Amino acid sequence: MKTQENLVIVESPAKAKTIEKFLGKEFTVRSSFGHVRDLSKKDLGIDIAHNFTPDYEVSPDKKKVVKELAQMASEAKTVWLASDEDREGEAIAWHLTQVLGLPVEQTRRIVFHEITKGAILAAIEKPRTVDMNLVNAQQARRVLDRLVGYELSPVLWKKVKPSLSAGRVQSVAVRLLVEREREIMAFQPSPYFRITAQFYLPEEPGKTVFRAELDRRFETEQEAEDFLSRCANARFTVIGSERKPGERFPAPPFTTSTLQQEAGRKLSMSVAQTMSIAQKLYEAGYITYMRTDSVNLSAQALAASREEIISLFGEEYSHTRNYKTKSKGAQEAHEAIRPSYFDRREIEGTPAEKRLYELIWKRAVASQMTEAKIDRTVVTIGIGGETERFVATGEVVRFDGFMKLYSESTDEESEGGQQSVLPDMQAGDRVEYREILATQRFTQPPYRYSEATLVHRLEELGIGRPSTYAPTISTIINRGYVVKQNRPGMRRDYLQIGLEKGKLSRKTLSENVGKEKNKLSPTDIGILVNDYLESQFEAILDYHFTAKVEKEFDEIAEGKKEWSAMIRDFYAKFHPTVEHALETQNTQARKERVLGTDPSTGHRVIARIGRYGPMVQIDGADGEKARFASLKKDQLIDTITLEEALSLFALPRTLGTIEGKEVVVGSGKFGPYVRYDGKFVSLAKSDDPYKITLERAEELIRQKEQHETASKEPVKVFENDPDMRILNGRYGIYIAYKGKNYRIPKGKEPMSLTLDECLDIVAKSKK
DNA sequence: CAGTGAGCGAGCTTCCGCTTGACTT
Repeated sequence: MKTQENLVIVESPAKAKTIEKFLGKEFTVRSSFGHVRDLSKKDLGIDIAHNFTPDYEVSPDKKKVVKELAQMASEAKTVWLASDEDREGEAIAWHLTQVLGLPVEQTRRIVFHEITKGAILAAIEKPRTVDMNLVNAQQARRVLDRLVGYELSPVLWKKVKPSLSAGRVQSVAVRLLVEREREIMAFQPSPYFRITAQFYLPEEPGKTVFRAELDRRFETEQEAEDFLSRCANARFTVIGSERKPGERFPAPPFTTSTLQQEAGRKLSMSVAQTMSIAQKLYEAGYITYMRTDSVNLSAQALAASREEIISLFGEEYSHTRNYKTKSKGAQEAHEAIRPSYFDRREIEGTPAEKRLYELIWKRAVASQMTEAKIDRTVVTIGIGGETERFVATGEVVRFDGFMKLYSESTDEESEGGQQSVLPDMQAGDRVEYREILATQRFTQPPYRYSEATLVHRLEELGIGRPSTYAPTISTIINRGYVVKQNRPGMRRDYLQIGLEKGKLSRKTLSENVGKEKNKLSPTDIGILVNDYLESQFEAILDYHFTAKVEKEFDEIAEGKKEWSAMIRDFYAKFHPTVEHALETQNTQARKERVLGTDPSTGHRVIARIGRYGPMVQIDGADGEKARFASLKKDQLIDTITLEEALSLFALPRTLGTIEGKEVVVGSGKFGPYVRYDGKFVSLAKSDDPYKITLERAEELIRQKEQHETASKEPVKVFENDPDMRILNGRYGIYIAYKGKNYRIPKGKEPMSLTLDECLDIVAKSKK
């Protein structure tokens, strides 16, 4: 193969492919697949005694790439390092010079923020050298994170339990969830009465009914009722009618964080799902890079979107805008997430890919459209001699602008905020009510975070980066600090007092409250670890810790500070807190909550974390063993009641016997079950383990037995080797051989497999 | 992988940020 003159190295292979097309034949473009070196993994990887010298090694999964790049670099005349223009990208460039042994005179550092031909050709014209100040800022970031993570985690192994973890980002994420949960625990809903009315103008021919709300809420039922009584014969007059022209502006195009939020709200995708689908779209060339904190669009993109808008909606809908990034610590190495080609409204792909693409397309296009013009009318209505007023608001869209295409959704749906068109009214006009309602409402507890709202909050605090939002959520879930759960909610009664034709009436209605889907909440372990970390390492758990160190990283990047000096100062304060935590006796992080006494034995009932997780315990009499039961997954040590704890001991219970064998009902890891003859049968959703009868249990057992004999029947056996069987299981047809199961490779017809073929499959999968 | 909850000790766990596959019982 002929040696190329120029080797360009970028971070992403998809980017390499695109860029290669823009550059001439003299350029070969390859990718490093992100970072190629990292701190040694087996130990701390930092020589603290010698100025915190990092011990870097080529990451195991990058050995191959580095070897290939080294080969190509040695043959090239010039190597162009085109990693991203931010701290991490600069470090990647520097690590490449180190592992590839690139001399300065052979190396050019170039940067561009957008993947357009113009931007890349311009970058080639203006090469520079690697910026060591920026590299040093990255080294400081890397070393600090390693020191924090690798010193705090072992403290948890000793004080709480093995394999736990702590870090600058994940520990603060957990803290946010714990504090929110505490707010919810402490919240007491307080009732109030909201007054709404339906009015009409007796003089207006259509007698159009419109809604209005009183400018005051009442605390008690009595006050609300008294007010309605006074309304019965009151005279209602328009006091004022004001029309204000208003505007509504489109949202900026997506960043990683806003894409995750909108895909969560509009398409019910998890942040991990969103990212993996976006990755597919990126690799297919449909969208620009999906890990970005920038809302900026290239000049080329602005022009292309303008053209598309004009052709779809007309000139009056086009309004070119440039958005400014608000989020803290944004590095803006890429464009906002946008379609690569604005004239591609639809793509090929899975339904999820199509939907996500459509969302990205609409958001990006809408961001370049005219603002909507909306007239807002506010009418105030006076009530006889009362001081309170009714207020009616109406909205008329004079020009829809970007709303023709896209409107951003919100996390919390506002109550009763429905706006409508109001009839024409002048001050002095008399209005009459059709109905006035006093509805009991309750103040609402704070919302639990969803994955996406947690990401949003972290971004506000400048904690974490677009590439780590999704992994951070996986980590705190995998460590058992946090669970993602649905909650069914509860029925709650509320009162409604009505006034119609001068007559009062009242009724009790019922609503479902607190229903939640896929919301995050901390576990007992999460709460315990958080409280311990907060008590011992306040500085790291501080919400502003990241912002503070980021400021210092910036100073290093500007050459105003030496990176190892910054780390030395940090470590001088940090390390003693670790030593202190390890040395302090009796601070084994644990908590125990006394719930009360067991009425049948008079012994103490407590909730605590045991070897296998959260549990409740009824103490035994002298010399007797205590009894134990695990908490269910929606129960917390902090909130479980004595009654709930005692009911955990009601299971397992024996229902009776069938053919002399015991039938036991219990509640296990996978939900309620019946155990009979050494086998477990899951209960149906409609079965209550506390109330299930022996008859019903037997029915379930027989069903399972029948199903098993049916599916255990081998699909195929071989006379020459009885060990080899082809079976039909839960996941389809598979091969069973000497106690192990094997998948049948794609494209093979299971029924026509020969014994030799089966043995071959078994042998191949051994590797 | 549906029961467990005592204690000892060896060996292991862990961070954040940049990027894709390789895995799929």
